[in-house]
Amino acid sequence: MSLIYIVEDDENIREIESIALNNSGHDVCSFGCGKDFKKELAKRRPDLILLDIMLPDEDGMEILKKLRASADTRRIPVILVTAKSTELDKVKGLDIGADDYITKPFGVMELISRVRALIRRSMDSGASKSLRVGSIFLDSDRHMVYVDDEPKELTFKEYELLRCLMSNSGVAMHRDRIMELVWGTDFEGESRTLDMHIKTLRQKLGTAGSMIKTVRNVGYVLEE
Amino acid sequence: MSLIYIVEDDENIREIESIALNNSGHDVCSFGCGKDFKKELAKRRPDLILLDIMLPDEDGMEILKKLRASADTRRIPVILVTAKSTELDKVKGLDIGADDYITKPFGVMELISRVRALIRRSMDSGASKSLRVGSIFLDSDRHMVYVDDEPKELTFKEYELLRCLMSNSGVAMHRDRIMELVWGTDFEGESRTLDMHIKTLRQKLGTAGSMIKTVRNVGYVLEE
DNA sequence: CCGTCTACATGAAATTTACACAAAAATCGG
DNA sequence: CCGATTTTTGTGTAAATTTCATGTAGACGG
Repeated sequence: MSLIYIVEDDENIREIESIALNNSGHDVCSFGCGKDFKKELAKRRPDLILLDIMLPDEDGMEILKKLRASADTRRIPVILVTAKSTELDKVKGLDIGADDYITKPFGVMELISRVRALIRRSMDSGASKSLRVGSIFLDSDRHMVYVDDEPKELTFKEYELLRCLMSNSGVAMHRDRIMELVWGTDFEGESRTLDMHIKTLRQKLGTAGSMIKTVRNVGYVLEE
Repeated sequence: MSLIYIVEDDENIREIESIALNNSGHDVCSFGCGKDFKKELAKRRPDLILLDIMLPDEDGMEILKKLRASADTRRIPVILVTAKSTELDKVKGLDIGADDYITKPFGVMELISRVRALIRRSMDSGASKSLRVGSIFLDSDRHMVYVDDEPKELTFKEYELLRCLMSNSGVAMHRDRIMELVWGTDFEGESRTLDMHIKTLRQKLGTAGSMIKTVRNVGYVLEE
């Protein structure tokens, strides 16, 4: 089913949360500090994060802020867990981008239902990892791309590049931004690599290739 | 925070919605009919629209269709509100381009959370710093300019120049200042470059081109 | 076969050049 | 002082020219 990461320093609470969520049909992975959590996050991204604010090594708010700052973790639903129940903290947490908020002590049923509600919400708000723009259809599960139901063989980078363009369809993406998203943050100097892949993409997509437009001095857009 | 427009003919529901959203930290502006709404929309564009389907003067679906047809309102998130709860209507609403759908009677908490989710989603999908001056609309995301919803093909410098003028509309910008902002600090001697681009801009903008006025011995202004 | 690089071609965009034009400012005859 | 005329100065426009981002082909390493 869905994977949930718990970040909570109190061992007892951690256990209660783990068991409760496990029983309601989720995979759970719990961490006692921010460091372990981050290490695991780099390997595998969960469907939801239950985040305690008070942690031994790092403030929960800080972790949340970082999660929201990075493109690949921005969309993961986060429930903040805290002992503080003042309205101020609630506002602050939601401002940073928590999706929900629960205060200790909390009932197990409340926890479960909030988790379930949030997962459901995030599922139908954009769980379809498949993308469609015009006649181009990208199936994340099968790692396949179709143009008018005709499968197209794309290499890894081509696929990643296309996905980058499709998930930002209509938006003029800056070259640097594309490089950052598809190749990784570190990239220096000039290179025709991106153009290269754009070219092959256009070719392989056939008629739909013309949907990739170059915006001079900026980068590329995908639009119908 | 964010501005929400409500279009709803039932006074009681309107009030409930207004208060609920106001309490959750939004600016709210509500309208009893489509006409008033449109008038206000021309002046100021909201961050989200809560749109009832059944209205005295115009069908909500029609309004939505028009919103999606116009470049500068296309990206405003819309939640459809309706008493009809049949699956058919739901599909129809989402087909036209509603971002979410809520059926009466609804819980206040549900409303608030849907609004919040949608606003956040639209926020991080692109903080569109779009500009509008008179009939000219500049969409930063798409790197596109529209005059009365008609797209205009501008080159990079033309675009930058127009943006410079638009973001200082009504202010007479000194030639040197424009050069500095659009071309960069280093620029020496006389040159017809700026005039050049002003000319092509005026041409390409068509009727709206006359909004760019020259201020002798100073520079240029953009004003309605 | 895939991804990246080098090197070069190409063409759109930016700039320069050259000149026409318009609006002030200066000049001048009355 | 006044109005007309010339001069000066700043801006508009077209065409020529240069620049530079992108397109493309082929080579090289994994």
